[in-house]
Amino acid sequence: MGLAERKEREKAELKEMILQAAKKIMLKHGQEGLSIRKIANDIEYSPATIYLYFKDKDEILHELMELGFLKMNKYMTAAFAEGDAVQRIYLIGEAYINFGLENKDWYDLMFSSDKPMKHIEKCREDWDQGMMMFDFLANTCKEAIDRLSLKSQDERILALQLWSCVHGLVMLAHSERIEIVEPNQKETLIKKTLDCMLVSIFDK
Amino acid sequence: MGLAERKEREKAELKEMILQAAKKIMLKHGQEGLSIRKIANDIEYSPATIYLYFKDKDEILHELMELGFLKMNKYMTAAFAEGDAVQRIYLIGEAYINFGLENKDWYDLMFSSDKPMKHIEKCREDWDQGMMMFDFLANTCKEAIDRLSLKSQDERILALQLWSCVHGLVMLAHSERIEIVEPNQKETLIKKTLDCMLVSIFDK
DNA sequence: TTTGCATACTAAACAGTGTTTAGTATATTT
DNA sequence: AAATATACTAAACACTGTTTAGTATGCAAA
Repeated sequence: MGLAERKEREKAELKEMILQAAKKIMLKHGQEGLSIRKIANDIEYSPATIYLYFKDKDEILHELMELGFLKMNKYMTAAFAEGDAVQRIYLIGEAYINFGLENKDWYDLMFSSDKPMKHIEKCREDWDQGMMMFDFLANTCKEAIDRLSLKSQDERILALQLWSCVHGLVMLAHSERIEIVEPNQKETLIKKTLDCMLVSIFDK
Repeated sequence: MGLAERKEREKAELKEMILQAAKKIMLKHGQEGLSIRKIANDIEYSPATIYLYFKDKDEILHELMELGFLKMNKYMTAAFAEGDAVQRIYLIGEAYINFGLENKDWYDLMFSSDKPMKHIEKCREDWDQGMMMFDFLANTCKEAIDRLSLKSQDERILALQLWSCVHGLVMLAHSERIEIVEPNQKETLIKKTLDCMLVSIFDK
């Protein structure tokens, strides 16, 4: 019965080819420049073939999004290993911002675009990996609240506060709005601002 | 010489018609659903005519963006009138978030989409109204820093910190990512988080 | 009044987009 | 060998922004 298995493997291989082509095109031409027809052209199949492997474009974007989380995890390794909760929050913040700044297209897919999320709606799946990330942050916040006996009781509110701060910073950087604060100082501004955020919460 | 004037007035009127149609369509079908052809259809002219009044679609989005700032100013009236700097920051924060939550499409145009900004690049204009808003916030921050003698010396960093916080919160709400913290609690979560943000900075 | 010209506008085309349908080869099973 | 299932695609549909070439209309000078 090796035949059915071979067929299945070949199906999986073409699916993977589509995904790899999509990734390549997105990294070269951005999320806006990614089209079904470009993918089809790249893998030398017709556009209609893509739809035998993916329901629609949103599903492709959703699978790319999941690859993005794998990439982000690599930025987080130092943070995951840190024992001290407060120090861990600092490391998470830095890693999050570094990832966001260095991987605009991945970041937008994971945290900004609503297209991969539309696929979730259609399929009633969850935003698994994002949820895991948030829970990890919230747990770290709980540790920090206990250790520093902070006024803030709710660790999920504190986690949302931290997330909003860094998300806002990354988004302003991406959309070039940060340039108006001080031109050509993006990197420095972001580092300073992140520091102020964390200090104002933990280092009073 | 009333003729030339009448002609000019008629040109301005059609330009305004285009803009009003664009606004109407954007509010009904969102920014994604706004197309040159829909505008043309609405005002009963051909799509090509639009290009006699606007360079491209980005210029239309840019002019809509400026209308958005007028709308936002209405939310800010109470904040503008407030005498106390710290209280003013609280009011600005609330107004900003209310505007953002109640006017997703306007907000995206003003603070997230890069399309109206592309027009700025092409024309070497500035992001005037956004800049004015930021300066107003920064000036208020300077007052607050002086009055509370806060550690934070740089009012523009503090302003960026505040802006990032509320911008991040609004963007997470728009992209439904906030749902994962606690489903169907969006409004409450945002209010609580905004409060924590401001308290952690000013009320230590 | 007639000619000439600028203005205002548009039909149609170009080059894209996501997606669907109907049909064709190829390979497997009966 | 015939029937069937699989894998794939050409072509179409309904859109998108934008450009080009051409057509009326109205005004001004001859």
